[in-house]
Amino acid sequence: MEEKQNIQPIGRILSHTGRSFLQLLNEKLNYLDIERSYYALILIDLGHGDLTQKELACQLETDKVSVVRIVDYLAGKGYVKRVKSSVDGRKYCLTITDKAKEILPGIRNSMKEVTAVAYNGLTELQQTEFLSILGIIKDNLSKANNTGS
Amino acid sequence: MEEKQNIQPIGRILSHTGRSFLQLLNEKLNYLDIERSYYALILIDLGHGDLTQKELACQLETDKVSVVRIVDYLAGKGYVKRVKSSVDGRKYCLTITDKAKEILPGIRNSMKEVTAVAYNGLTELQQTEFLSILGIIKDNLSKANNTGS
DNA sequence: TCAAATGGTTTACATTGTGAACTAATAAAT
DNA sequence: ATTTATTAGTTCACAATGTAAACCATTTGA
Repeated sequence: MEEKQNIQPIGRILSHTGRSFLQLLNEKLNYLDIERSYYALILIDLGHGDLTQKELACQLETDKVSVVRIVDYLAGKGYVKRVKSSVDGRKYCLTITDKAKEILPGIRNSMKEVTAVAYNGLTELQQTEFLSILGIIKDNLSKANNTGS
Repeated sequence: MEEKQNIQPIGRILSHTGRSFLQLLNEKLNYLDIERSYYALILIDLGHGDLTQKELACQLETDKVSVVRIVDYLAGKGYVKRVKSSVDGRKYCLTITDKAKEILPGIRNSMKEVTAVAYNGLTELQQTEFLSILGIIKDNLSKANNTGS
């Protein structure tokens, strides 16, 4: 009886694991009045008031429509402000509010915690090796997706 | 000038890479008249006509509502049939149609190809090491999610 | 025999990805 | 200088997906 070997598609595992990560992060941060776009907030903070939505889209590897939604969401909750650029009237520079400054340490901290949970039982070497390979796989796939001729 | 280190949240990378994988698979298989649920089809095939929707949900690590949608989709395209179990009238045993048998080799083949693309430049050892660590991380996170006290 | 549990379906809602059409502002071309 | 093309951002629309609740039919078990 020939038994077919089950090819576990790595795409599913990656997506599923990533979602688990974000879910756990969400649980840790459920004391906040936002329940997503944490990383966007961090990137805006790192932009020091000079980050445009276009650049944010690039850093988040997403499209501009999603960024509009994210910024609308964060701005609606009072964590981000759109400031019209004085240099280029089309651009908005994203800035963090004081309210956001208060919660950012907690967000960074929870991210570290969840990362620690994920890496539980792994050596430093394994962690860096894993990240390195993951980066290679990511590049391989995104290259293949763009060269989709 | 204190420069904050950017914590790349691994959850995002995992999700994004997983999505890239599935997108590429989709491109390879765009000659088919289905554009998702390939892995479900493989699992149903491996079930040899004995797989219920409940079990499929378990194997796909998803909920029963999603499985209803998946089976509706595959059945609507003529790849899967629901056969009422003679033993338990509540259950449906999922079976593959002849049409599905024709396309399964192509699906398995494309999965192998995309996996090869993803692993490009990595040694066998790196690949197995990666999968092993990914499994550990996945377990760590799902354990933490269930024990969400 | 009646209550509880199970497999599956349906409905509903929010999030997310994607594409197209659009406005306003800037850059480029003649 | 005036027209044309790009660019940044917004809006609309649609499909896929996750999640939760209510529901039916069947089976289990007290």
